[in-house]
Amino acid sequence: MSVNAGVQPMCPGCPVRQFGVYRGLGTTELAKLKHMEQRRVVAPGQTIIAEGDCASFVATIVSGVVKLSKRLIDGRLQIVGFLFSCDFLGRPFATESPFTAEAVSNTILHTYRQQQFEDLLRASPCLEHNLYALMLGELEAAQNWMLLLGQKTAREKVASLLLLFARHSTHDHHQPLTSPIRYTMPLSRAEMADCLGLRLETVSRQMTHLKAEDVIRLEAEHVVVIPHIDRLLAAAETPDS
Amino acid sequence: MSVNAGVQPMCPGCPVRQFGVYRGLGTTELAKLKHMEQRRVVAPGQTIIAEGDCASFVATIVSGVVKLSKRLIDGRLQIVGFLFSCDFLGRPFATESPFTAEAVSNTILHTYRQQQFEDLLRASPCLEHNLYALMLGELEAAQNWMLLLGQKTAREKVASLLLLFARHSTHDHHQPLTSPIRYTMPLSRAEMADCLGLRLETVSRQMTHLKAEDVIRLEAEHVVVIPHIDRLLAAAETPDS
DNA sequence: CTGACTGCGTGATCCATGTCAAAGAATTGT
DNA sequence: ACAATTCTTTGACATGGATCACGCAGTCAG
Repeated sequence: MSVNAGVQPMCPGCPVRQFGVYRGLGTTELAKLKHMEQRRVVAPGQTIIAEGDCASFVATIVSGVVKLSKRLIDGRLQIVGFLFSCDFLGRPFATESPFTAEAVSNTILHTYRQQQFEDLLRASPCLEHNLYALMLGELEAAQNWMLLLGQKTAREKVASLLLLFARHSTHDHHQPLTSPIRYTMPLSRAEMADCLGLRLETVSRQMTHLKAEDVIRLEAEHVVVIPHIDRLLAAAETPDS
Repeated sequence: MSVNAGVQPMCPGCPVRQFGVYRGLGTTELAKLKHMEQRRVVAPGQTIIAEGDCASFVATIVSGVVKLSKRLIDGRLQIVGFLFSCDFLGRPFATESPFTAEAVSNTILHTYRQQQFEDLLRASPCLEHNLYALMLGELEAAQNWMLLLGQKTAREKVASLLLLFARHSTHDHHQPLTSPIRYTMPLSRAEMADCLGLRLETVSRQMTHLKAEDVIRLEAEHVVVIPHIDRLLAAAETPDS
């Protein structure tokens, strides 16, 4: 709180305001955003926007985890990304949503009507720059995920996913992780399967193997402990992420 | 040529100048870019920039096809994207290249020193907007590709890839395709495998199947004919792309 | 407390794709 | 024209992960 004082008088106690799309904005721009803003709370499992829907709003994730997914015509589903606190949901200047966005855990959003947000975007190069930077991150994550989907084995995939959530459990998810780590893994086995291109039985078996080798421990349903981060890193065969 | 006259006096006969990152730029900005620009010709198989290299330049693809790839530490390779005419190569404000970029066919680039390009970007909201729009397209393509990698069968993957190149053989690759189509598929079997997460033997077999069912015909090495586009669309099980 | 439901684990089997091997085609250099 | 090389096709076989089937907790409604 005290670190925010002065920096962000608009919304004291709201940590998101200095990051993501808001980073470095002037007081006027922040005031405009604040004025346009609608707070929205979404329960786990609820759909925020569906694939093909008219894109009428955009949002910042204040807290919680959101999954983005796409389907083939016959129904096969692939999770194509996750959004965490400070991430941005929506595609300004696009007309329909290319994916379904669904809350994984209890999620709080700052939403903006897309039209209004686009107007502000046209007037604020800094805002557009932030959006660009966020997309750069998303694109890099997407490309890493393609490497995972195309090349990794089931074991490596599961380890990589556990690592991804371990990384996002810390505040700066770019700094190297130090073990032991304890965090909550909000996904069900089925959701893990949907984002790894595997079946849930396979995910379940790989989890059992990783437990047996003491790469991970499960303290409770959805509470993962990583005793030695290097063992998990090795299992994930990870090049960068 | 005549359609370009007046619109783009800087570089008559150079079709790229109205599209991609250049779209809608003012004469001053175009002049600055033109002044900074270095033309570069790259032969098939040559590396333009390697994964992890310091990002010292960015570029527009004038003509040709470029593949982007990433590796796991043990060497497994995945192609994570293709760039065609008017596409943009590079990540302004990033410090190192997250992928290897390699020419598939003979390729002509307009290159810019990254530093200089970033300076111009800071001064030109329109340029940044164009870059944002291009990344939006890349991100959507990446997400479609994740769907392919995670969910599609070998047959569907190969059909989808053939479709992607068919689409890019026309000038506006968003308009619906009308059969019959004849185009050149610049990738080798190994490259096709690298981007589909398959082995080249599997790709070869699927190609043989598609030929046998007359979904495609091979007029010559690398010259594909699609007699009925709907058969290929059906084989690709394609939701959007 | 009880039955229905949902999520998870695990065993048995199957099959799509990987792996290994070898033999054409096409391409290149001399 | 002829090796030498690279790319492609095809065959035989192996296997990782899918599929099917079932049992076991935990949770929730009545």
